[in-house]
Amino acid sequence: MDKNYNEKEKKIFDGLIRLIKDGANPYLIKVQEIADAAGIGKGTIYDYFKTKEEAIAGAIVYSINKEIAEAYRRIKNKQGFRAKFDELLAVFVESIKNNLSTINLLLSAGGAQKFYEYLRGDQYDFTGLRAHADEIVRHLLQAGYEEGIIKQPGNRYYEQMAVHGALAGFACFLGRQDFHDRLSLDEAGEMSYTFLLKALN
Amino acid sequence: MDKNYNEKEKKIFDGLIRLIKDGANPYLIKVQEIADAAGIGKGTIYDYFKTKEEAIAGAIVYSINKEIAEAYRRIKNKQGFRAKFDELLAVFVESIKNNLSTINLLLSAGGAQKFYEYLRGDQYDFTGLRAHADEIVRHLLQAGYEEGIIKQPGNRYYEQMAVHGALAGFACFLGRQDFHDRLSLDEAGEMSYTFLLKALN
Amino acid sequence: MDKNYNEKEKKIFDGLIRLIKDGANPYLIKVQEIADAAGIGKGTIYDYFKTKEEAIAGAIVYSINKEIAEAYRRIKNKQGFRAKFDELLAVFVESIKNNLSTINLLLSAGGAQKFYEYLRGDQYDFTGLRAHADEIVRHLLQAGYEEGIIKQPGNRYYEQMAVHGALAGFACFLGRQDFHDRLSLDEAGEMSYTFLLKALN
Amino acid sequence: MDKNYNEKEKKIFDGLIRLIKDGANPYLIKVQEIADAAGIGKGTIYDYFKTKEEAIAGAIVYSINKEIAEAYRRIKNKQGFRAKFDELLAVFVESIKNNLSTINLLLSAGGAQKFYEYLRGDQYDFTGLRAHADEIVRHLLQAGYEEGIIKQPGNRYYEQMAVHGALAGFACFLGRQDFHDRLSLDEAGEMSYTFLLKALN
DNA sequence: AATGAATGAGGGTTCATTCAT
DNA sequence: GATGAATGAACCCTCATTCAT
Repeated sequence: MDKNYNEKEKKIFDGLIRLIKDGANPYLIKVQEIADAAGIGKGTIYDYFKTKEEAIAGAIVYSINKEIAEAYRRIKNKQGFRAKFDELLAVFVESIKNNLSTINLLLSAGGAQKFYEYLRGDQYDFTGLRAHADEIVRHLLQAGYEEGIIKQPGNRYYEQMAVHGALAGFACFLGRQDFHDRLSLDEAGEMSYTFLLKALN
Repeated sequence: MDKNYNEKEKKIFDGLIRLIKDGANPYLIKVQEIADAAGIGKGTIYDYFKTKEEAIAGAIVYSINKEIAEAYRRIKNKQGFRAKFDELLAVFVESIKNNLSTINLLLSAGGAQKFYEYLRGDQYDFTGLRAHADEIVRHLLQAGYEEGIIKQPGNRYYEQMAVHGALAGFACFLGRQDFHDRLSLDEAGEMSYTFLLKALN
Repeated sequence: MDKNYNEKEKKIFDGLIRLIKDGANPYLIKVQEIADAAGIGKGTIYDYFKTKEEAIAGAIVYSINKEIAEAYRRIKNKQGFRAKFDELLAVFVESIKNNLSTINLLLSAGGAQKFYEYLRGDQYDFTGLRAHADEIVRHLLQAGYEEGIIKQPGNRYYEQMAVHGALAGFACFLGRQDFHDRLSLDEAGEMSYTFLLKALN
Repeated sequence: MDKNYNEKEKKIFDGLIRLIKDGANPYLIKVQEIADAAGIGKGTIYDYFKTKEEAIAGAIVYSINKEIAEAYRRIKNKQGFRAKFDELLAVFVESIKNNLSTINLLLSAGGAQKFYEYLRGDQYDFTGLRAHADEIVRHLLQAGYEEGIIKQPGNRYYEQMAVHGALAGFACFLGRQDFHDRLSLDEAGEMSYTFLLKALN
């Protein structure tokens, strides 16, 4: 996956991702800023991408791919349903601090396109990406089945929605300063877990 | 609320909202397009707003206010917990087709700012707006209590998060074409409802 | 002379002259500023002048006319060559503080046009104005002849130039901050007078 | 001095000076005209100057520096007080045809700022320039002393003013069409010389 | 291959002028 | 007559893209 990208392209992507995670708006980024962030000349960008938009879109796809893979790796490394779910929440907490986050994708497939409309072009296919995100969810549920914590597989769509719902409830907490004053991160995570269990039993 | 805006400002707002709902990206809208959409001259915009960004930000706030109020009105008009929840889902379905949707706010308070970063300025206060959105949720839950469909009020934050989760699960369905092939809108709504009941009982 | 201008035109002129004397650059004055300074509506200006430039040019001519007349009056009121010359210097000192000054005209006929190029149009005739300025000079010289302070009339051009030269020398002093540190206003006036006498004897 | 300016800046300056000398009003010059006059692209100007005004102000300073230096060189090259003074008058005659002339500076230190108000900024220091202009005057007087044509150095300020006055008298002639009809250029120069000698003896 | 100087199309904003009231 | 809301032509400046080096 990474292998498709050469040295310079990665430099450009890494620079761009840093800019975006630091709060830069992809619609307002200048080519000069991309060049500076990548530590290369402005013209060089056009040796690897036809337009500025293509570079930005590429960087976003590259980043999401990396993040999804990393999230999957982290969750697989944890043992047990609860530990895996907690890790998923931890991924959330971390990525909410970045402006370019996997959450977009996990919550809704249209997230990335909403984030940067130039991703709507034909050259970008998110079905594979979405499949990976779904795989994480299934991996989590599988652990639940095996531990007998949740009921045997029923309606796949319902289960998918339940996980999304539990995560969204948690995300709602993260986004609201007024909730933080009354609720700790752990309490919010606990609620989210309760929520998921109830939904799946 | 509307009364704060005069004739021309409303023309500009209405034109802008139409543009955005038709798919225009707020970052890419041209002043000439705003003028054309409002049916006024380009210079007139600057008689009412200091910059293009201010006009766009104003239009978004104006629209969200209107939509929240309208959503509340619709839900209040329905009788019964289930009918009210179904109406909330209906609001979702309709607003997902627009690019400027109340969902942003209902799901996450930061939605509007994410949508258009110029809303981060000090002149924009979303706490009142968020309070309205919370009111809708509380109104819905109240109906549930009264009908005995859901347990007596427990943790307010948990309930809030549960409603968000149920809606997000439904939104997940709406955003995924592959789900549509296997699931009808009504089935997805049914799942979302099941989900909410389980979470609140 | 004043009689050619009606009530509103005078308001506009007076406002404009105030603006310019306060340091406004005639090329950068906005119509709105003219209207505000005159205490009238923006559109009203166009009932009396075809363009902004015409109003400004008119105001400058109006002002110079008034100033020349006033200068002449003041100098005539003084008795004796020296007193009249001192009064001329005093007019200078006062008008140097204004940005729209008779000096321009006294020193060089092209001064006004240099100051505001729109005065070059055919509708502006400065020969009458220049005649007035020349009259002041001749009035001054006449007093000198009568008092026997300067020689009987010789070459009219030479005398004219001599007065201009004496005034310019004084103006040079006024314009240089470094001279002010070493020379008082009275000393500079004295030099200018010495200069004139030598040139005319 | 010239060395501070690079290739492109000089192109821009030279184009601007040509425009102004051809009668263009610095307040009315368009960026496109500057670009065309310099034979470069419009955007290039902004690689070397932050604003249009900065470019114009820079060109004026650059030009005055060059003209003062050139005038000094010409006058030094002439031998004898009278020849030097005649050369100074010749410089005048030539520069009066240009709209951007050293006269402004020789006559009054505030000339340049009056000509273009953006020269009032802190980044422009005319004291050096004025010193150069003063040097020309002192060089001229020195020749007069040595030849015994004028008295030994007396009051420095008076002498300075006398030269300015003599030049101003001549300038008065140059600016008045009605004088030209009765007086030749040579006669006017002769008067100016007489004038200076009388003032300095 | 890499650069960054140069370009000019494009767009935000200003402001002189008009005209309905 | 007087106004000022409305207009859009005009213009400064930005910045994506090119291309000579």
